[in-house]
Amino acid sequence: MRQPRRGAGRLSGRSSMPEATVARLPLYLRVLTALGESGVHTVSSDTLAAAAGVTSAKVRKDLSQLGSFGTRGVGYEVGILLECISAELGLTEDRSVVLVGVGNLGHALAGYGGFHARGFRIAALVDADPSRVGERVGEVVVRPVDELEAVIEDCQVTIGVICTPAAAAQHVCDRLVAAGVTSILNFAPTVLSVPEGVDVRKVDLALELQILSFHEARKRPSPGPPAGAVAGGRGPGPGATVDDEAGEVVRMTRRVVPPPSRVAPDVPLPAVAHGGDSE
Amino acid sequence: MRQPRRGAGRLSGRSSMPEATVARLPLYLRVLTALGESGVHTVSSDTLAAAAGVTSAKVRKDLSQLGSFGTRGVGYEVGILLECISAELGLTEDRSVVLVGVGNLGHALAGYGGFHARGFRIAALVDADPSRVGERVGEVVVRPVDELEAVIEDCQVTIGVICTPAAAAQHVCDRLVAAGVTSILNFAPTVLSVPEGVDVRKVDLALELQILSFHEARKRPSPGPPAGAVAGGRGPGPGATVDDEAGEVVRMTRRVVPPPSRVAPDVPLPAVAHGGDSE
DNA sequence: AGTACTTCGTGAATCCCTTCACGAAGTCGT
DNA sequence: ACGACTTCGTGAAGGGATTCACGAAGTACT
Repeated sequence: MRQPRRGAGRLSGRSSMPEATVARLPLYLRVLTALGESGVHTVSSDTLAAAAGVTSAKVRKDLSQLGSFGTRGVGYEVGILLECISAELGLTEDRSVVLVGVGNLGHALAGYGGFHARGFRIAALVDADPSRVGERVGEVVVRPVDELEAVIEDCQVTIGVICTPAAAAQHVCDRLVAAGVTSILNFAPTVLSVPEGVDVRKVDLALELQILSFHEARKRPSPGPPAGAVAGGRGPGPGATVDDEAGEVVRMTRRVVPPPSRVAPDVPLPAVAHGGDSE
Repeated sequence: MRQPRRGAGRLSGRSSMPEATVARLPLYLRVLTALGESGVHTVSSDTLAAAAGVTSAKVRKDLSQLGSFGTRGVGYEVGILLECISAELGLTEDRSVVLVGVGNLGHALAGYGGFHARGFRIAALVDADPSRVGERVGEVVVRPVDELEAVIEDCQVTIGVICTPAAAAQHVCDRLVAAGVTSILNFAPTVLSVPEGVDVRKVDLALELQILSFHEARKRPSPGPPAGAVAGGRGPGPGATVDDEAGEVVRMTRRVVPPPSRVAPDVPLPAVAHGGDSE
């Protein structure tokens, strides 16, 4: 970028911004905020990278996407970066959010200070369960789901957070979209269908744990029985049918393995190609 | 493919399994479980793809990684796939998990049935706050953090979930790792440093919302204040007032961050789904 | 001024993942 | 049995993102 230096040249990457970069900007924002509060005014890509857990090359490329400008030989000014990133992420204007489903997770989210601190205002909490309506969580009162559309209209809500059971998620999603919401954060363990133009991000807790499980399995190659068992010939265990329990249970030929008894300190672990050092 | 055919031999992709594929396996698992419960015995890659919100090509490539075997002209047998995927993810043996920090989010997670249903056993809930110790959440009782190491040892815990405030996360992480945990799911909004061989996945709620905010900003090009003052109004974070940096402060506090001696993680975000339901 | 050193910005190479396209292998209907 | 049809498996092409490497541009110090 050949910006003539500091004059706050167009700070929007406008046209294209790599999705991967977008995903890291909030991270930088958090780190920079902390640095700023510590009284730091300047930071190098190396330092920032270390604090954010990424490589310095990534940091530089990401920041260059912002049409950003550091000072060679010195680094970046924390204050300026904060402004640029905030602007790029659209955090300079408050955004109203509506949260549907105030169960355990919904409560946790509603009480999570991180949202408000970053310019997200919870316009309303909504729940279908009458017994939960009226309850006060934080500074907001739970409202009946009937008012969903009205709230979205009144507060100019464009982001919806779904914390309902999986079964209700799609229906809620449809209502949100119909009412004008164009971005959805889905915590329900189900895939949502939305019309084009609507963004959906999902957070699946069990899914994350399963990914970890995969890597665990790679580290400690099942000490138990040999593999021949599973998927032996074509004839799968006739009883392979899942015995359910509550909507979604996978438990099948579960075999509990005897205590691996390995607590050995060694185990160099083959540095799993996965995370290596920075991925 | 490297392997010639592999109808039933070792079903583990063994050597290499694309990280992207690993991230989708739990998704397929969920969909397949639902299908199985509906009495479906066979699915085509098209059907499975539609249900999982991905493309059929992806499904086929992913499943072929398992050394899997569908029947051409027919599809895959649900039961067999369930077995294969479960085995691949290491879900055929129970895994013990310890959850540290039983605040709002911790409560939500502890009560989340999805874990237990998939073979994850919460060996213990731990909290530093004495007032929370003894409380019963679900079937588990909150124990003092002092017992962390003992629990990990006794229950062969290899996965830890951190739901503490950001400030305590690194310390907890260190203790977990020292005690033998090799996989960590971090909900605290901070970057954890871990030694090589330990996997960390992070889930940052505010971060997800900020990514959505970015896309929102692209959809509705800031109707508010013109480009004049970049981020005048609300600052990015608390106390991050950047304006007061009256020009001197030449103190080059370059070395801001403490010894970044260890490796830092950077896991890919949880899956995303933009726009159309099926990409 | 000049030399040494730091750090940004960025093309180029590389790696990983996705998408495409098509042959192979099986089923179904007559 | 045989042809039409379906669907898997998989090279190969295409895109993105990460990493590498190095020139450019600034500071620090003598």
